[in-house]
Amino acid sequence: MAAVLQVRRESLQVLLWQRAQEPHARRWSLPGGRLRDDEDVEASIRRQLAEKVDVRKLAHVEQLAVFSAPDRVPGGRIVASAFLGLIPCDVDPEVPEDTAWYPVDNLPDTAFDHEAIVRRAQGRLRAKLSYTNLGFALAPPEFTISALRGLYSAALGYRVAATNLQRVLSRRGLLEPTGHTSPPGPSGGRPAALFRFTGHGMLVTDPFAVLRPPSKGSGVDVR
Amino acid sequence: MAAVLQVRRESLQVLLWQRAQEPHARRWSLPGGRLRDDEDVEASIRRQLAEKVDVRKLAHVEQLAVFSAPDRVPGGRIVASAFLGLIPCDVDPEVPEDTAWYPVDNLPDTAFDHEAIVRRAQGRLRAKLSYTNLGFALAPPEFTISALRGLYSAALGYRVAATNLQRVLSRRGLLEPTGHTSPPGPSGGRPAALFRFTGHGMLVTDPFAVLRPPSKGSGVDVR
DNA sequence: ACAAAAGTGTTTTTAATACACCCATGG
DNA sequence: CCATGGGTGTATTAAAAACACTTTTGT
Repeated sequence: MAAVLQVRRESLQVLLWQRAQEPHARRWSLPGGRLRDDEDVEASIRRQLAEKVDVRKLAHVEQLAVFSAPDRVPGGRIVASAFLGLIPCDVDPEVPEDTAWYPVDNLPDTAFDHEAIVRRAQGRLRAKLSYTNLGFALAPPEFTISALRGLYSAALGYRVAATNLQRVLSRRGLLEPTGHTSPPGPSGGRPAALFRFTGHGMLVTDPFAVLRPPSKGSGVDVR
Repeated sequence: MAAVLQVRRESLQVLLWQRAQEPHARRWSLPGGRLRDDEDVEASIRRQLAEKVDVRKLAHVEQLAVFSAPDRVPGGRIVASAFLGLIPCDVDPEVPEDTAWYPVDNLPDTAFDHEAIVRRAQGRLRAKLSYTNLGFALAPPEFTISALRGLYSAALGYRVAATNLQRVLSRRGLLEPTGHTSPPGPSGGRPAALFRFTGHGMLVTDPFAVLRPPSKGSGVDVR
């Protein structure tokens, strides 16, 4: 079970497919499937997703939690390992007929406990945008600061100031200018500088919100 | 599979039991067992743990991650859902013969991938001590600030200043004085005031390390 | 009185948000 | 030349770390 998220048309959306069979026929569910004996859960979810989207487009995949209530699926208990997947906003992967993107804030009738899984994915993304470099997984290879602001705003659900976003990410060394610029729109304006993320692969940049270790002293000893 | 942690004698320790049978006989492993059809994974781990410790002593239990590498256990793949459990430092639960507490920084020869699970548990605890009220799960019902400092220091692995700890937790409304005091030790000193945590049950107190929503404006609208 | 531990008041540091203003381009 | 975004510089705010100093006890 994976909640694959992407910022599309200014809103955070999730990839759902419509069930054909009972139980919960015609309701929308997260892509997933059974685990094989020769793969771990992450390999499995990547294999399942390969049927829906080009998995090379997935910029980030991580575990969320196990959902295991005995009655979560009617007729025999199924344990689901839930994942979060992220796709950069510049790609529009081909998806099969029976799948569609839905805004996470306006979900259709969902199957089983899949709405809870989407909420979990959304919460995880929100949190990690604050203390990791996970923005790289939402953004295209090159972007303007205001485009990045749009991505963060959509994912976080509140307006982010472009100037502060740039400074926070720059201070952490996550952003670097490409040297290129983007031409202004039809109504004019100064051309925007293009940036890229300095690294791919998730990195925790702000591990201790508080109770940070003392700055003086070697820091190796305890107590 | 659960890493049950407790601060014992100034160090963060984990409860391990020594395997009698092959594979990995005589190596130390985390308590756990098979999931039944009528329970979810948390109910299951609590049932498994009941065989080792009085589960009423567990102040907090949470999921860590699924460990599912096909070869993690020799002879047939076993998927493990790993948990973190916390026991307040004032209780010394009875444990069976074949189990023992070990400092997480000085583990014995461990079975399977259990060392990785302990590392994960340690990391999770460290992180959550910073941005949640999880300290309540390590502390006794009443404690002095310096006792609490000892707990945080042991769990975090670096020295925490008592005065700053008190101020951080107080500002967040997590601490309240009980009105009682603790008598000083044999060498004298001012008697220490006793405190308690205001709430039990985990609470996130510092959700946005950075990129916090704008303080002005209602905060409900996007972009 | 003095040592020891607890607790308070104050300063310093850090890192974010807020805001005013300057810049570059298209019409 | 002015409207429209982009970008920079500076002030403000917030919260934690660091440290000096006072308080309360036992011996």
